[in-house]
Amino acid sequence: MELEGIIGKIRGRGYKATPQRVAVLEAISAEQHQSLEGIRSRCPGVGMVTVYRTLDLLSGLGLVRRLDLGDGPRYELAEDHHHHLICEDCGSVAEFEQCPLDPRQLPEVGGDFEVRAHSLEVYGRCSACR
Amino acid sequence: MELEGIIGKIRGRGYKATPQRVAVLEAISAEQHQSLEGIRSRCPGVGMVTVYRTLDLLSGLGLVRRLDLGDGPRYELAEDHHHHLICEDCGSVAEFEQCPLDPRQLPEVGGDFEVRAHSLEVYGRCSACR
DNA sequence: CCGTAACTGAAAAAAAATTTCAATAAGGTA
DNA sequence: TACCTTATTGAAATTTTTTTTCAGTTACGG
Ligand SMILES: [Mn+2]
Ligand SMILES: [Mn+2]
Ligand SMILES: [Zn+2]
Ligand SMILES: [Zn+2]
Repeated sequence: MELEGIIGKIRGRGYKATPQRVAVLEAISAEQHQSLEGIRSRCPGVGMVTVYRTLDLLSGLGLVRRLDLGDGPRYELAEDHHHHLICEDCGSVAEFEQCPLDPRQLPEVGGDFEVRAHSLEVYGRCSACR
Repeated sequence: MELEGIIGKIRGRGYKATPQRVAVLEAISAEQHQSLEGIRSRCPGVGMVTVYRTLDLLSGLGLVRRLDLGDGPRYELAEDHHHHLICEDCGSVAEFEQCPLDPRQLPEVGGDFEVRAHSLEVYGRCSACR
């Protein structure tokens, strides 16, 4: 989704599309999986508190996803369902779309648990580090 | 693995099996997926710094695993490969052994990435919260 | 425009993690 | 067993990260 669409969703939910929020959104959309520091440095005019609050807001709206891959939180635009390849040597994060889960097994492992979502991270060494 | 085995591994790697380390280990083995606070309250005589350092040591040795499921780090004894069912309502964490990954697809999604491990978390609602 | 509720950000506070360093003690050696 | 060496501990200080407060500002519907 392009930025305009996301901004529309913010307004549609009754929140204001302030310049600070748009700036944070632009910072996030510049690169997936950024740390807070990375995002902050991309919108230097926005106060730290506002960055925190905007990340909370956008996460709550489901427009941004917070990732806990170790080494502190990272953020990404919540686009299509995908998973991550994480290099244990250099820390780089790559994405892949193909979901290697067997859809027949998922409800089965759940039992009486109602499955709503999942996240899968694959760890190893990237081609550059090999 | 029982505690004695783990303690043996600590010694085997050249580290001392101090009472503090054993106390932290006992605290962790009392319950999977505890927060730092939970672990600390189970070994009140051990200083905070030592708890942090012991968790680092045991994680580095692969005897304990740190989990980032949101809401701060949690720790578990690194037993057999398993995954987690996380209730979005009450926050409870359950385990399941059966790995629903299709083993044929995993190397494929990697491409020239060398896959070494993976982690899978399933989110939803537990039976109690339904 | 105007009014108002939502929003911002500086400052302070709280929470979480790390560093420092003098004192202690585990475990090997004789 | 007694001793020695080096790893380990923990109180205190420091740093880093996140949250709270609150007075001033602003987006935006009417
Ligand atoms: Mn991603
Ligand atoms: Mn577990
Ligand atoms: Zn790499
Ligand atoms: Zn539940």
